[in-house]
Amino acid sequence: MLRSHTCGELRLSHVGQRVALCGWVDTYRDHSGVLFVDLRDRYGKTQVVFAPESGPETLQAAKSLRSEFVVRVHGKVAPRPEGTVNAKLGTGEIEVRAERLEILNKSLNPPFQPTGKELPGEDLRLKYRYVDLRRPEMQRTFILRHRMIKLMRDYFDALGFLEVETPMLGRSTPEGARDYLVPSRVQPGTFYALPQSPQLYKQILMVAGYDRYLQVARCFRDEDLRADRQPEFTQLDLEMSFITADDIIGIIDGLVAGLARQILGLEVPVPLPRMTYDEAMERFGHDAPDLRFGMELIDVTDLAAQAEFRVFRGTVAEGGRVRGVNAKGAADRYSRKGIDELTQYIVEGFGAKGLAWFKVEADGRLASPIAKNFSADLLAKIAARMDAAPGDLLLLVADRFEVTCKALYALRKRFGAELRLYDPAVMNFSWVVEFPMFAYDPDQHGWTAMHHPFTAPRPQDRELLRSEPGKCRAQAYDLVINGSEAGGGTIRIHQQELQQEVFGLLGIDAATAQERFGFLLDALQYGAPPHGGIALGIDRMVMLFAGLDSIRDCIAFPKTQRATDLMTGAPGAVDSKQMRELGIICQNPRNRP
RNA sequence: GGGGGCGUAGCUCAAUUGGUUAGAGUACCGGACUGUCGAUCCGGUGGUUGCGGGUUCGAUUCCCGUCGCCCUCGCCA
Repeated sequence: MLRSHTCGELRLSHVGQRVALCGWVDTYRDHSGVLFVDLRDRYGKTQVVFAPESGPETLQAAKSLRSEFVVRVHGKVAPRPEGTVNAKLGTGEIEVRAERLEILNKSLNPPFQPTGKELPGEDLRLKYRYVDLRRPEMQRTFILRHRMIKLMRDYFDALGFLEVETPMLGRSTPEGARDYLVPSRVQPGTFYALPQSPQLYKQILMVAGYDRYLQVARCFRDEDLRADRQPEFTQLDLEMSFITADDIIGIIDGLVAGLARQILGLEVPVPLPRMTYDEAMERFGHDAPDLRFGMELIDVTDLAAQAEFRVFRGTVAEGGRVRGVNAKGAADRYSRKGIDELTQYIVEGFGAKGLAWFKVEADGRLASPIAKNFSADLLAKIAARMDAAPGDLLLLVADRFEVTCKALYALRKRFGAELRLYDPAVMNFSWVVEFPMFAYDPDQHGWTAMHHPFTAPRPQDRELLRSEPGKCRAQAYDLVINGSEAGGGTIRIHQQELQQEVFGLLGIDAATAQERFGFLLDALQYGAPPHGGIALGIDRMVMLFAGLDSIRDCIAFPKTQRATDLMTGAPGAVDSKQMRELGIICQNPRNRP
């Protein structure tokens, strides 16, 4: 070892010891006769003093030090002189009097200071990721990430789970997200696909009798990126046999409570609250509601039907809904122009036809350009239904149910942030359960799986599969943290006949099913136990637990929104030789042989 | 694929209605300084205003195109 201690370790109790420290030059303060260097590693900072007693050679060498040089210092731990203690540093009561200095490596002047007060643009941070990752905030995040994953592994290990690795090179299944493809050299013209999740493998492991499976699994989906979405991400993937949905939920409750206690010091009461999908859509307009604040959606369809207002009546007559939110005390926060902006936001972003609004005046009456279309009695009823108080801003959307959900969910989310309706330090955990089995796809005139095609319906909904698939509910459950989907799982179909039936509903004929999922259908006929599981998005959970706004800040080497790596330049062109070996001809001129 | 924001010194930003030599802080370089810790003081280097085109007597500013980064809709079984 080149060092005897780390830069965050030394205390008054070490005074008098000869030590060797290694680290990066954080800052240096040259007073000509005496020179201070703050030496940094991921454990902390220690002040090293170069003085005449260090010897002329060492002092001279110290003057050549610059930002981010990597050095090794031998010296003696000394208490700091009175009045020079630095309370901001863990090591602030001592300093190391340098006796020898070795420059292990020089550094170019870094493009930005890892401990500077100004955070540079994200593209620069990504290009020089090794400098960015030196920042204490980043190091704290990755220590947190490590601890969370360790706690997860320990928790499931104690419950008897086995960690089993599944292949990265699998076969493409056109359902779901777009696959990342890997050409096969040995089988020219064929492709592997990187896993979107280990879904089928873990079900096979259940058939194989590994009744408690776990994996920290890398997953790949070739879809557009977002602040909380990366093309490759990590799931805590697990599966169990001989269990019910309640068992899975209960085990994850225990995990979440443990993480909250040990990572955040929060006591989270379990069982976590559960809400059905239908309730979530009614009350919040979304299947991952943010329960850190109220402002629930309020239905006024019955009242709207009585108004003279043609937009409302027409919508109701066509089977639509009129719903809204009450932005408490926000009447003054949003001018006419501000409301126009909100209107544009939901019209252009979510296909709403418009936004009706009322400001609640001091006498409790509703003021609005459209108020003349409502009787006083009706306005009073709307005010009462929406719990209106002077100074409130009532916003209403009249449209198809789905559109009111999207638009009002977006408005509620905006108000939550803009009006600071929640404490950023608060963490809220809940479950959304009983998702529909299927969603209707008007483009393809057929049903698509809401979760995935291996999801089991609720036993009591078995008959609905034939009669009314749209009303059939799944044994599915999503973990929601602060309005973010943190994970989801289902009880799987373990009987071949039922699986065939569901494939049939999804428009996957027997031959196609056999071609793509034959191995699973086969396996289901060789003693498949009842089973189910869940996958938690580790990156997202770390992001939420660390209070970060971007998933990129908790992934060591993330991709940009255009799915490139600014440090390595990936993806890049390849040799024509490589292409020939793979039997691939590229249409893009960047890669013509 | 659509909508929006941003792009000026190594970095973070400013620059009046389109008008003089594009500024500041910081970093960097040189000098001074024996107790600093975001050291201080003095001096200095540093610019294809992302790129290309257009309008104009004159463009960082206006217009068009393009590239990059970010947010978002679609997409994400």
